[in-house]
Amino acid sequence: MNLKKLSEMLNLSQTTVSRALNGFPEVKEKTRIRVLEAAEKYNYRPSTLAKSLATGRAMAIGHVLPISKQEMVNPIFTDFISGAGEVYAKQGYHMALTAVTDDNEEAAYREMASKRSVDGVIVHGPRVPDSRIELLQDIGLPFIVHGRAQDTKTDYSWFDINNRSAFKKAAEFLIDFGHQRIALLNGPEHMDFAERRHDGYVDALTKAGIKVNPDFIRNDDMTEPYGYTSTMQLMNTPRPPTAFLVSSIIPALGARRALLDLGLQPGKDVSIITHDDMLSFLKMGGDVPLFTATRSSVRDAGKRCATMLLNQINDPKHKIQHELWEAELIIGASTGPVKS
Amino acid sequence: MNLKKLSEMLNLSQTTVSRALNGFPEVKEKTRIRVLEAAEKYNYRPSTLAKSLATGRAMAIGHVLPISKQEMVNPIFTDFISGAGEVYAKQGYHMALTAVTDDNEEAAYREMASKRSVDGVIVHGPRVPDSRIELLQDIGLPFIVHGRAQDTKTDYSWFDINNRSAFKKAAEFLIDFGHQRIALLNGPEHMDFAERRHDGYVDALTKAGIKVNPDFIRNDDMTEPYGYTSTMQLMNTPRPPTAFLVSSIIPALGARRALLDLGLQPGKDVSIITHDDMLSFLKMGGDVPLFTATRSSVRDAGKRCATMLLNQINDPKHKIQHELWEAELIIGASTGPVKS
DNA sequence: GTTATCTTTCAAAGCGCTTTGAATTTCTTA
DNA sequence: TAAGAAATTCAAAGCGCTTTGAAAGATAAC
Repeated sequence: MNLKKLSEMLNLSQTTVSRALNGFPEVKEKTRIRVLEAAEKYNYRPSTLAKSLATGRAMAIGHVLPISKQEMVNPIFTDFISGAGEVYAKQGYHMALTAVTDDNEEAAYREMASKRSVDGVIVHGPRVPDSRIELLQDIGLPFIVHGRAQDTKTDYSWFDINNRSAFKKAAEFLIDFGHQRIALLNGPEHMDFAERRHDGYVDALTKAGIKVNPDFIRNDDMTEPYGYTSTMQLMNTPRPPTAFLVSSIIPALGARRALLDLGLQPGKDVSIITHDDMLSFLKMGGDVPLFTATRSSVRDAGKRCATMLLNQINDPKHKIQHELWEAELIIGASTGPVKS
Repeated sequence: MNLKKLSEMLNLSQTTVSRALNGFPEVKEKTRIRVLEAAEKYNYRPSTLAKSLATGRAMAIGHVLPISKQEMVNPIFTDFISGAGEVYAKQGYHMALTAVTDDNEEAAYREMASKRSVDGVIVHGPRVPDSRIELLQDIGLPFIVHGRAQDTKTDYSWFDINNRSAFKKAAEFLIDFGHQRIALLNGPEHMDFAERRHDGYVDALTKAGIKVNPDFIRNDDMTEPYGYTSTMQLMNTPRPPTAFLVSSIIPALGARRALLDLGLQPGKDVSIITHDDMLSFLKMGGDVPLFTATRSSVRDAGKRCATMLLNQINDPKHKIQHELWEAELIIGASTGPVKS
C-alpha cells in the first residue's frame, strides 16, 4: 500500500491525503478522519526512504562502533545506545550503526556524510588528537562528541564527565588514607578520557608531594583479564602498590580477583577505586557497594548526548554546546587506610 | 554534488554516469575512467536514500535491541553486533537499530516492515512462544532468529547453539563428580534459551535418578548481583547446593564472589559451571580458565546470522535455513569432586 | 444575486537515483 | 562505400513521498 493507491481508494489527491496524515491544518476534519481510518484499515505507513528523500531529512543518527585490534568492543556502548535510543525513538529517529575497525573509522564518517543517510552523528571514544572532528566540521554534518578531544583547533559540541577532577578526587581520597604507592590501571593510551584521568591522578600525587612512578601506570583495553594480570604483575614486585585506581569496573573486577587470589583483602590490605559507568549488568548495589567508585551513568550520558544532538539538528542556530558532568565519589568496601 | 551536476560537468547523461559508476559493461572504458576520476575529484557519492528508493533495496538490516523492564541491556548484544556488522560492512549494508522496551517490540518490527526501511531483520532473544515470528512471516520480511522459539506453527530460519545438550553435558559433568545438589541460575523465565537449558539440566538429573528441586532453580536478568544474591541465598539454606550451573559468565562472577565471601573455594568447596559467550571484555584466558564452561562465541554467532540473512535476501529461493552449533565444554578451575 | 473571502482540494514539479527502450556512433563486411 | 551489426550513449519514466502555486467550493458581505 502506498500513498498513490491510498489516495485513489479515497478519491482524493495525494496532496490531501499526505496533509491529512501529517496533521496539516488546511484539511477538513471530516476528510482527515476518513483518511486516518483508511490508513489504519489498509495498514498504510509512509516509506521512510521516500519521505526522507523528499524532505531531505534522513531521520537517522549515525553511530560508529569502534572495534579495537583485539576485537574488543567496549561494553559501555550498549548502555549508552540504550539511553540514546530511547530519546531517538521518542522523536521518530532511528540509529544507523556501522561497526568498523579503528583504521576505517574516518571513512565511515565520510561515507555517512556524503551518502546523506544520517542527519547527525555521535562521535564515540575521542582520541588525542582526533581527526574525526575536523572532518565532520568540514563536511558540515552536525555532531556531538561523547567525551572531548584536546588539541583541536576549533570549537565543537561535546558532552563529557569531568574525568580529571574525578580521578583527582579519587587519588586524594586514597592519599588521605595514607596511600603513597598508588597504581593507575588506565584505558588505552591514546584515548582522551584516559589522558584526563591520568592528569587528575598526577595532579593529586604532585600536590601531595608524591613522585609519580611510571611503572605503576598501565594502559590497555579495559578487560577483566587486563585488570587481573596488571594487578598480579604489580603486586609481585618488591615494593608493590598499596592502592589501585582503575578506569572501569570491568578491570576492577579483575584487580579484585587478583588480590583475592593473593590472599589479600580489598579495602583492608590493598585499596581499589574504580570508575563506575553504572552498567546495567553490573549495578553493584548492596548497602555498601563493592567498590569505592567515581560514578556516572553512561546510560544517562547517552540520553543527554542524544538530546543535545537532536536540538542541534532541529534548530541549527543552536549554539555549540558543552556539558560537563561531575562524577560522584561513592564510598564502598574497597578502600581503607594504608596498612602500616 | 549529485548525479545530475556530475553528469552535466562531464557532458554525459545521467544514465551513462550511473552505469560507469556501477560497473556496467556497456560503457566505453575511456568514458568510465573519465567518470571515475571526476567522481573522485568532486568527492561524489550517491545518496543511499535515492538509490534505495530507486532500487527498492534499503541496504540495511534491522536489529531491535530489547531493554528489559529493569533497563537491563544484555551485553552480549555488543559482541553479536560487532560480528554481524563486520559481515554487513563487507557487503555494503548497514544496521538500523531501534531500542525498545519489551512491550513495544512488535510495533518496532511492524514499523520497519511497513516503512520499508530495512531489507531484513534479526530477531534477538526469542521467547516461548514468540509472536514476532508469525508477524514477520505475515509481513513477508526476511529474517533470521538468533535462537529458536518453540511452539511456532510454521517453519522459519534460525541459528542457535544447542543449549539443551550443553547444559545436559554440563550437569552430567557435575554429576560424574558426585554432585547431587545442583542449582541452576538461569536467564529470564520466558526466554527460549533458558527453557532449553532448563530442560538439559532436568534431563541429566532425571537420567541420574536425581530429583529436581525447584528451590534450586532461579530465573532472572543475567546481572552480576543476581548471581551473587541467588548464590548467597541458596548457600544459606540448611542443605545448600554443592554445585551451580549458571547461564552466563556475568552472574557466574557474582556466584563466585558470593562463594569467596563465604570463605568457600570455587572448584574445591563448591563447583560452578557457566555458559561462556566469549564476551570480548571477559575473555578469561590463563592456562586453566577461571570457569569450567560451555563455550560458544557470540561474535561468531553474529557473523553467521548476518551471513545467513544476507544469503536469504540476495537469493529469495534460498531455502529456510537452520543451524545448530554445539557448545564446547571447557574444563576450568571452578569444578571439582563433591566434598564428602 | 454578485462579489469578495475563506476553506478545502488538486495537479504537477521535485528529491536523486536506476532502468527501459530508443537513438546515435562506430566498426565490420561485402 | 553503403548496409548491417555492435558498441555507446541518451531521454524519459519511475521509485513514494512533500510541497508549491493554482483551482474549486463554501461562506460572508453588500
